[in-house]
Amino acid sequence: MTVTLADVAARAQVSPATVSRVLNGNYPVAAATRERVLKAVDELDYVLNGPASALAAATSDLVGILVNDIADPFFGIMASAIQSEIGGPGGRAGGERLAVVCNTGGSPERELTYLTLLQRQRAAAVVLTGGAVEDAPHKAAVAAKLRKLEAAGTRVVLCGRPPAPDTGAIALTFDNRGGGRELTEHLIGLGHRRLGYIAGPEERTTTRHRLEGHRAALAAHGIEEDPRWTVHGRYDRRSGYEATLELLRRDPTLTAVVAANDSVALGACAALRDSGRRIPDDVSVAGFDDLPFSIDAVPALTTVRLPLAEAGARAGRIAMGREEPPPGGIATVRGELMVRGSSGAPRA
Amino acid sequence: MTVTLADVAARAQVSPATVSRVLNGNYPVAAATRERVLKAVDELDYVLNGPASALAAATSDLVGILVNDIADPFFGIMASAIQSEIGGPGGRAGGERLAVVCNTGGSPERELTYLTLLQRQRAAAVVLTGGAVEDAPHKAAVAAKLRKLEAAGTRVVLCGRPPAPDTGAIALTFDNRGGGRELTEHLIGLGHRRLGYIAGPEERTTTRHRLEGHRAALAAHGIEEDPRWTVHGRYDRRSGYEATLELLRRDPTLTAVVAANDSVALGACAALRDSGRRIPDDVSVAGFDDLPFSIDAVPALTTVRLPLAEAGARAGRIAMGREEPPPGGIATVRGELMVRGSSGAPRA
DNA sequence: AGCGATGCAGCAAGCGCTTTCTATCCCTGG
DNA sequence: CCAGGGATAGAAAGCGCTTGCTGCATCGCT
Repeated sequence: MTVTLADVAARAQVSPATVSRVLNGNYPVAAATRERVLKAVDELDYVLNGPASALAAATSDLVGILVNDIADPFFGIMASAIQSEIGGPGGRAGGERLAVVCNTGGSPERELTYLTLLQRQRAAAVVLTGGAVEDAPHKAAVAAKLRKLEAAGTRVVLCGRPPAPDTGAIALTFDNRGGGRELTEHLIGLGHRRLGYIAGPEERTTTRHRLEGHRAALAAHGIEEDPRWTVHGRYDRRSGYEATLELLRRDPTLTAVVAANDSVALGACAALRDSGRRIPDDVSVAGFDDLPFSIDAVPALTTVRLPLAEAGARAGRIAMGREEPPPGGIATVRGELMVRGSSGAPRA
Repeated sequence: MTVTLADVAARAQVSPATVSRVLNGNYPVAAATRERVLKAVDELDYVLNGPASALAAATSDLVGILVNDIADPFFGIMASAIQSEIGGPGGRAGGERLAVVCNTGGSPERELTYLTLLQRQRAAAVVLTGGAVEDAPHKAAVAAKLRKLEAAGTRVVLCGRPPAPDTGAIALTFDNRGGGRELTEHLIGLGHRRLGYIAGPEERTTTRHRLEGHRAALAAHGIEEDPRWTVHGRYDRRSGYEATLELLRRDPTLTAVVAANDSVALGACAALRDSGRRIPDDVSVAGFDDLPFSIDAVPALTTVRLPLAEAGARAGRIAMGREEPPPGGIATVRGELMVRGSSGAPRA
């Protein structure tokens, strides 16, 4: 029914071995023979059986990319960049690899299950993006899984994720702490003294690091933080809207709101507008990530640009072994403060 | 080195066949035996070899999702919904399937190559999202590929994509024409007579259908379209910005700009603002899709809401055989006009 | 008590490919 | 003119799993 290697071999009047070699191109085959084989492949419309080939060769051409939320451009941009380097069809790379992105939805269990699924497929490489969950058992489980993947020859790269100690995983980490600090220092520099902070989910490393940066800035400038000024939420717009309302309720005199990311910041802007406040005249707003839409907010969002595409591309190249991993297997990727219209001096 | 089924069998003191059956759970195995096997699996930390299993069973648990641009929330939202229904870990479905999204970048070749890759992996199902390219040879090539996939037992579903004649592919098509028409009629109803249109890439079905709807509305109201009023571009913000400037240059008296999608509309808004025009006082703007950020534009974007998540979920269920395909294999999904602040009556 | 059902486990034959090892063939140099 | 050697092609042994079929108890029934 389906065409097999043997069929091609028969038609080309060669042995299956020869066909395999032509297809894999890693063994000398006479030009004439190759031609004949290729012709047969074409005529029969032969498609290699991936599983069979993976089984026999003990390797597959699958590369997994794990993301927390595929509907979020933050991950979409990274995934896209990674994928373009992985090869996939039309990519820069030579061999045709199937770069697949897996959506964990931020759930630790799904993350683990996907890792197992990838392990099961004997993936050639795996790239994990985004912050990790700070749950000790889960962290250990992931680390164990990563070690197993590596043992099986799968290359593991973390992109925008803290290093995983005791594993050979290469880590490209975002400097969330530094970015958060710089951002808040910018606001303090403008004269703000009462700053609300809308943090992400408590258990995520990204959340913690950004918040730490924020607090470091406050501390460095002798501003004592009021516990009411911090609210935790999710990394989405809705959450930003609600959190801002809550913040305003707790302390209506805030002059700035720092958000966990740009989506949250947009929600914050909406909430501020809806409550009759002007940005930045009454309240300044700042985001994080600098996603494409941030510049379209009115006023445009002050934020920290993360080189998502660059980092993703680099992670992809490392995963493919086309770029040297950074010394020590860890590199920190810094963000860049983008000062735009949403931040200004507080009213005198 | 790696643990195999046989190792597990040995440890559990049963035959490999029994282990396989326990793992697949489709054959009666005594409870005690099953326990023993499961225990061995656990102790040895056994992970099934996907390729081997796929080879032997002649099916795999891979499901492919093709998207044009993974960094675009339009696709991200659909992919996310599809994936949640496909199962994947934690999904609604029972069996654990590896739902993978492949980024074609809008390139016909990559689309074809991914399809081949998926065929090579003997994917269980494939979902193609987004508009198709209107190139006859390519269309034929895709159709042929789809037929082959189907012949190999892969279920094929199109989501937000026109039907593929002569294939058994189930199609969930967006009513782009109807939505476009409704949108423009809304603007005409407000009193607009000179409307610019920023279309997407010329070769895409989505582009054509939306534009046709727009023109149908104009025609229905006896408005003769000026060729200068239509500009083609890409489906991104940048393109919207540039196209708007071009439109304004060609005819500074336009009172409304209809964009191919929301991102383009955002770019249009920016261009209008930068050229000193107010929205909607001087010029009304409308988008398409109603992506999450549209409501955050200032003023909020008038647009056509496409039920991306619902359609994706349905496509996913159909792909998994958990929902009856629509009669005739084709269903049209309608959009809903969302009138918001970016559209208003033109100045008298 | 005897016999067909029934339930559960094992045997063994592949699934389609890769790859090592071996067999040719033809060319070159002595 | 023949041995040696490089260049190709083929034979065959798996890779790790699934599954149809067989085997053998045990069970219920007459």
